Amino acid sequence: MTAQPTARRRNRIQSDDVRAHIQQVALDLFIEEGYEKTSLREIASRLGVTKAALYYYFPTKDDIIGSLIAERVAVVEELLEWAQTQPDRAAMRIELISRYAESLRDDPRLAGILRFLKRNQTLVDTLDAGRQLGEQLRRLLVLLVDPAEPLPRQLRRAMALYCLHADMFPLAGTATERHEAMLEVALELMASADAGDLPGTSTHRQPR
Amino acid sequence: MTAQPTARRRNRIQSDDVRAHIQQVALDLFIEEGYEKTSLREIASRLGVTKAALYYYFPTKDDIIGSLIAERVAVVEELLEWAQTQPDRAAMRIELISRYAESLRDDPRLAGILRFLKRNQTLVDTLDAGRQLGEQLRRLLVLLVDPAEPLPRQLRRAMALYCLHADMFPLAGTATERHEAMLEVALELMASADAGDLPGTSTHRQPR
DNA sequence: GTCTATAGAGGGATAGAC
DNA sequence: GTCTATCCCTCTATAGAC
Repeated sequence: MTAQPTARRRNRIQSDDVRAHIQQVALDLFIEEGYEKTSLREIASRLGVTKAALYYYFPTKDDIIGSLIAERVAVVEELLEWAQTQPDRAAMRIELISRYAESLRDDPRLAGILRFLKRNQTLVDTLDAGRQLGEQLRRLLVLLVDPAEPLPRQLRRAMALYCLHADMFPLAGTATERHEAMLEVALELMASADAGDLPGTSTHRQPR
Repeated sequence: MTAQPTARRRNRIQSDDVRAHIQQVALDLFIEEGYEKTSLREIASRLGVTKAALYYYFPTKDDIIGSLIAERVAVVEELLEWAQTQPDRAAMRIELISRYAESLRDDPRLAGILRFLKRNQTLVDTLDAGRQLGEQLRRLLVLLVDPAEPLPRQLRRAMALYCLHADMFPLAGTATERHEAMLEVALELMASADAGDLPGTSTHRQPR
């Protein structure tokens, strides 16, 4: 599409493209049929090559999915580092939810990865990158949840985070509308966890 | 422990026990290592038999996990049938959440099955019983969610159902306390979806 | 009911030509 | 970079003795 500066640079770009293409096709198949049931032969076949060719780009099958997870790990790491520099914890929590939602919304490739992660957690736990991501989610929860709070409030905060991952059930609306709804409900859950009384148990509100 | 009436009856009871024992050991391994990575040889070894013995109790590997899922399908089916006979839809929704929570709380074996289901959804979709369970969850959502409502309210109701499945993150407290917290947050989400205004956007409440 | 032995298929990964 | 050919392994499932 665009002009290629030099042959050497073009090869590098093509190589990255091929890598990304393999990742995408493999991910689609992993989601459709499951990771173990998808063979390298099948991935290669859909790409129009043989499975031996895949080994030029990825040393093992695990590295194909592992490399995708690692990209997400890098994004979440940035978020965590930002959060740890914030002095006002209450404000940070709210902003953290918003930023996390943003990070989910902005990368169109991410939806597939998240779907895979949710549907193959046992496998993910066997991968280095997967365990890193699990550890990051635990750190996120530690930042959001105060262990001294009553259990229902802790649960509200945890559900706020989970809510942002919730575009996998068949909700109507455009992707943007769904994301707005998810963020709205997540922020409501956080506000409800902050509130002094619980909705439905009293008619007045004391916004802390 | 208890006396066995007759030899014939004892054999029958033992056979059921063995079946249940196989299911339990297999489920534990499936959760620990994943379904595909767990071989029948490994299950048999932990049971102290050879894998050929397992084929006397289950015709295939899929039937081991399938039979566990089928038990859950029967419970949810009862719930759905009850819900469909209720005239007052708003009251039914609240009661449905409570009854669903109850059904999760009452069966101690269920926690493991649910954990497996959540962590292996792609596999579950390839099993007959798994697809039935997926269809039932969709029917549950249809009963809970009104497609004419604004998206955020639909999402709150869906999250109420999901909240009841949420005892997989590391929350403190006893199992009973966690269940109480889950039900409380779920009912709050339903109430919030029913309310005329949204918490945080206004200071008065109009309980519909 | 449980065993031994094995069939039969398919997988990930590698060697080496081109 | 991509191919063909192949190694080596593990798995599910079955046959048939006890």
